[in-house]
Amino acid sequence: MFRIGQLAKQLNVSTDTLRYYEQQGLLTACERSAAGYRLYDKQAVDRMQFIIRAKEVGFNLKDIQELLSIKIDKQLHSCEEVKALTLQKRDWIRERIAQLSIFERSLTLLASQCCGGSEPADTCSILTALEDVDGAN
Amino acid sequence: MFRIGQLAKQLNVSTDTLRYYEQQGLLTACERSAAGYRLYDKQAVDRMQFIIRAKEVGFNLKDIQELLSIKIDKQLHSCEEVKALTLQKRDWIRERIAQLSIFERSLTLLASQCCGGSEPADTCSILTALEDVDGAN
DNA sequence: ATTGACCTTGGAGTAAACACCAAGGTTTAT
DNA sequence: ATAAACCTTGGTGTTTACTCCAAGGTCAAT
Repeated sequence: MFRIGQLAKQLNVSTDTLRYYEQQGLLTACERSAAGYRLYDKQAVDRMQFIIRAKEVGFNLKDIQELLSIKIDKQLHSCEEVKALTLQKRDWIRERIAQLSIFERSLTLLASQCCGGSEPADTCSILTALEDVDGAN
Repeated sequence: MFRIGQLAKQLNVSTDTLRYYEQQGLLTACERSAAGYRLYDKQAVDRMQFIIRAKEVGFNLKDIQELLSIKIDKQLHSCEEVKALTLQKRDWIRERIAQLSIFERSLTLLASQCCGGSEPADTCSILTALEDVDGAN
């Protein structure tokens, strides 16, 4: 069991962030000390790591809340619902990957055409091409 | 040449957004009418489409500003710099794709293990597995 | 027993990216 | 010529995800 400051340091987030997440229903301290201090266990670390990862790939807190709450409201959802939600999130991710891939290809193409030299970029092929990145995908 | 409202409708954004982007230096009307109305040309559409796409894949306005400004400040940058910036953005995108792929695989795996039936999700395999998505990647 | 590091709640402030007025000038259609 | 639809600037409000006080309680060490 550790206190909020220790958890924060371990996860490299602020204590304010942890309290904010509690307020948003994302991560509740499993216990309070006699003095009212929040006490966390190993599970909290896992959960926060999941939250941090989810955030990194573009989920917002509401999305994450939804993902996490699935396992709390078990009785309220059917397998069907849970599966649908999961697939929906997956499809959303796939779309984003597809869009990012387009950008990735465009940028790779641009970079490959550039000489990369130290001269002024007046006639840089990247800059020329950037004028219609839309056409380049 | 069209006015702000027409451009907005065409791009499915608000006129407020267009004025905001102008203020942020992302898209300036190429001309003003006698009455002071903003006038845009076809190039503005292209530029806005680029901005919208870039936003969709997760670039923020500052990123986009940077991408767009490259071609305006041509003299100030060397090909080297331009290429480095391009590659840096690309690598950032690649990282995001990699992270999203991990999530995509996790969710696909979860979905494939779920029966998808209409019964309460008490013992749903997704919910059980979600407890350590971290371990599942 | 008191200093310093830690914790509490509550509330205010911040940055991003707009959205939404208000008060007034402009165009277009009838 | 006058309503309806459009535009202008300037300003305030909103959401998200924190961040930063303030005022005070707690705990370990000296």
